[in-house]
Amino acid sequence: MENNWKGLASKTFFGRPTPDLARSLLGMVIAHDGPLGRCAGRVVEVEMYRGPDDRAAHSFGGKITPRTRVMYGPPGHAYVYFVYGMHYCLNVVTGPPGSPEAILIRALEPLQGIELMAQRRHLEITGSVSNLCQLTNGPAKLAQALGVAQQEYGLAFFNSRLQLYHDWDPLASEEIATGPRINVNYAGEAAQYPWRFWIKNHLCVSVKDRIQKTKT
DNA sequence: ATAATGATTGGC
DNA sequence: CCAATCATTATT
Repeated sequence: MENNWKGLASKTFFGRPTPDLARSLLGMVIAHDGPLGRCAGRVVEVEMYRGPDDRAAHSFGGKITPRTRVMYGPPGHAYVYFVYGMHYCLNVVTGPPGSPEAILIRALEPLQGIELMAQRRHLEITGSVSNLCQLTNGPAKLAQALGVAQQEYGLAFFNSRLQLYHDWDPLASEEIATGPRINVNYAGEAAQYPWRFWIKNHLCVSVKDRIQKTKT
């Protein structure tokens, strides 16, 4: 399989604290070698979910269930879950074993396997930037585009058909925006935590930064 | 065994 | 705005 990017992330890369890792993931590339070919995209938006104390996290309260089990294992593995009866979402497990934390990948910039992604998403390619972003500008959209589902549960990003690559140098903090997580309003106080991170002004972010309207 | 609910999306 | 659609989870 070809490798256009700077380097595969190492197992030890995933050992850093979750807030650091969440920011580090921005600008990196996720690739998946599925039966129909290879697809890849640049990470432009993530959210972190932090173990037993985070009301918004599936691991809140320290519950270990078949679904959340992988979050209690070592970092760098894929936590894939099914929601709303029809969608899959992809997370990177973080934190040491016993610390159930994860980072939800919320948006990618499509880079490789565009035709295959469009096929899986049932979209036409028109060539416009906004059309391209529609392939992967949402957590369930990117899972569908990459061909990631329950089969990918538990795969290691450093050692499997699902991979995370370094590409850009780490982003400067001025290039990263933060804000509250999306759709966690049931989580009380935790709903306010600024645990969503995205690349400022990037067109593929799922929920746009508020642009100040200039009056004419 | 049964019921509630959701880390979403797309269509009206 | 709201329906689609079902695995997971908690509860009986």
